[in-house]
Amino acid sequence: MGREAAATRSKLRRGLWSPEEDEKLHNHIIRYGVGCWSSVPKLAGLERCGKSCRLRWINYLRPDLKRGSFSQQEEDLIIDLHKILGNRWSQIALQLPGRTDNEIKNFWNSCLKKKLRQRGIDPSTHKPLNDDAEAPHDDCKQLPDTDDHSFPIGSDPLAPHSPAVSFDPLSLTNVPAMEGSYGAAHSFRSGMYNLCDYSSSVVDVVSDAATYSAYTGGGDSSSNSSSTWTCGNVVSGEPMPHMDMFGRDTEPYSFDPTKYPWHHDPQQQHAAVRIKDDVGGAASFPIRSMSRDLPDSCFDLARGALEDEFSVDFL
DNA sequence: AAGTTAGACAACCGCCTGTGT
DNA sequence: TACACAGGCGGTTGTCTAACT
Repeated sequence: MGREAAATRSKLRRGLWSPEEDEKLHNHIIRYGVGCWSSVPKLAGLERCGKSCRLRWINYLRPDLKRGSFSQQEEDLIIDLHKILGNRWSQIALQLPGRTDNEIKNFWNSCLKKKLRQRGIDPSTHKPLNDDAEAPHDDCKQLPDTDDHSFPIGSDPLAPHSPAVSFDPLSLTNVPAMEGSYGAAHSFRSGMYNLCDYSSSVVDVVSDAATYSAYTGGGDSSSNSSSTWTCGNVVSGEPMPHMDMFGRDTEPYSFDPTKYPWHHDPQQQHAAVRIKDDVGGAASFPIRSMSRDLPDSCFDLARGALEDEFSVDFL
């Protein structure tokens, strides 16, 4: 049994997160950044294990999350990437801005598998269903029969005008910086479309021995999840005074639930929030969680709040 | 209206790897 | 080298809702 698992057997809370817990975690990370996850629960005043906090941040609270339903482009890209990478969800997620590995994995298991079967394609092998003579059925853990696992980005249907450069999906450092059709200049990701940049060009953090350094980018396999962009003194527990997550001077950040529509009702479930739609109208949606029931436009609120807060343009 | 089922999503579990001592 | 620890990952389970009977 793992340590964290053992910990969860004790008094630590489990199950769904409450809005209050979200607020605590959110405020803590905005103030101090992500350092040592195992210390986050204590510092944030949460009765959760560090792993649980990490997952919650990665899959739910991160400001760069896209949420909403998958577009046709994203769907096609996932299928193409799965054909190449198999069930390497974290690698696949690197190529989809604002999407988490968990989200993609769930989408694949609940939806895309079925769609492929309906098209007569084996989701494990990406071959026709009746063409299974020699196909392994290890649910796509195999890689192409080649020594180098490269594929041309130029062949990517989502980057039709990109130069055909070689990209090694198994390498975390071979990351060509490109502005593909999926590019997002200020998106918080790194990957083959130059989607994330926590690097020094974005983060300007005071560096000293007791302060976590800025994320240097490039080599973190979890760059979509828990990159250590920080702006606080986690060791002492003191926030860097008047410094936001981008290292710029600002007033101390506080969690404002009104900027996060999924927090409008403390009961969270069965709540409804009135949101603007894409054409300036408004509609009410029941809220169960941030990701359920809400169209992309809903998340523009949170995103917009962050843009206001940090003067960053999300695309 | 109540019970059942299926789908979607959130969260947990256990294993693996990297790092520091 | 061995060990402990933290973090990452993929698989799996749990929970909730909507649709259906």
